[in-house]
Amino acid sequence: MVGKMDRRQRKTREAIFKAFIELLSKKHFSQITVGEIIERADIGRATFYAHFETKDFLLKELCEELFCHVFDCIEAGRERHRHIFDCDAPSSVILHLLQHLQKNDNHILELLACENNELFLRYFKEDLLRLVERQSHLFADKKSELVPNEYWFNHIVVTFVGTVRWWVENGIKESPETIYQYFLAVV
Amino acid sequence: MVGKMDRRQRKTREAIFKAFIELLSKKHFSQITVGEIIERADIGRATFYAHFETKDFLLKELCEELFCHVFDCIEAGRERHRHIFDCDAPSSVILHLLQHLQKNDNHILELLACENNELFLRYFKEDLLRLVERQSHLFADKKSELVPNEYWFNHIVVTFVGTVRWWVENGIKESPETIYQYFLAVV
DNA sequence: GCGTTATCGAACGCTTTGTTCAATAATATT
DNA sequence: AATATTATTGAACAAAGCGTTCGATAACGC
Repeated sequence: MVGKMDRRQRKTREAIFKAFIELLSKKHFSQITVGEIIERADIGRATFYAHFETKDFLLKELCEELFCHVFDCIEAGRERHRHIFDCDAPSSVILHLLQHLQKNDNHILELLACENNELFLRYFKEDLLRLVERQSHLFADKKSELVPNEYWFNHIVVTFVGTVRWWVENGIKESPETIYQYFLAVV
Repeated sequence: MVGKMDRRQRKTREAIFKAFIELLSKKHFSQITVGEIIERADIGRATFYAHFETKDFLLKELCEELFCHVFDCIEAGRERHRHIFDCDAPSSVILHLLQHLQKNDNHILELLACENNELFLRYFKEDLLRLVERQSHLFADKKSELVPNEYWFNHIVVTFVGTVRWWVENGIKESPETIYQYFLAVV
């Protein structure tokens, strides 16, 4: 879809995203104005509204772009690795995800770091929950039989997000492997 | 502090809180206007700003009022019960809290239920984290030695909040005792 | 009853929003 | 290379919300 776009459209779209991400790493979503975005992106006001209906839709589309990319990588990676490494342990997914996050390709960590996280987390959790449900066999456990399935999935996701958030808020001092150990220890 | 207030002040303050809670159960915090609040509370515009500097401070004070009350009850309850029941198990705190929530004295559940929860949860987690830290001996566990203390506390809090949220979002069908069992099973 | 204090309500300036439109520039098509 | 299409621009616009001001009025505590 993006590939079929006019070059101008792609340029402005990326300029908007870039400006938006920079602003998000500085202040909370709710106090970013469209005026600031277009000034930093150096585009006209009408152009912004030609791309995004509102600021909320901008956030939504940004999340979709970022998270979809990461999760697609993860799943594609699993496909690729399946025949090379033994990746059927949960580590394949979780550790992989942590490593992706640490590389911070798409500034996701920056975004989770500050006060903005609330809105991101909602979208992030949605994708993660889908992932966990799809890979549910990896998270089977003796515990998981004591509680309903949906509660169990929710708990995995909540724990992971809580872990990442803790990691980020403490300055990402630990390695992904260490964090993964913590995650395993409590799950 | 509240007791020393002019009767008029108390009346308007409560009217504002009431109107605000009603609105919060209908729409997201960010799209509630001061105009709506004062219209529903049936007070003058200047009066609102005589009480609260901004809408954000209103939320903050509301949270303080609600959560402080609940957490104070819990801790006071612990004091009271200590000599009657054996309340040194974590159940005293967690189960108690769940029961408090289910009674929904102060509409906390309503508020956690809808889309508004993000902001509430931040304040809620702060109080809960304090509680867990103060009662840390109740949550000692073999697991807790494998991970740093701060991570462990964070995990308890995150799990609890995640549990409550799941409970609420699924319609509060289970009893506090059942939810407490789930919580124990995963922690 | 008297001094104090909260509320009222209307008005104000200011910021932000989202839209419109004609002019202009970049792109795709043939 | 010429043409048709489409995106961007910049200015202007109404509408809505914010937070403040102030004199008048009413309720309050003592």
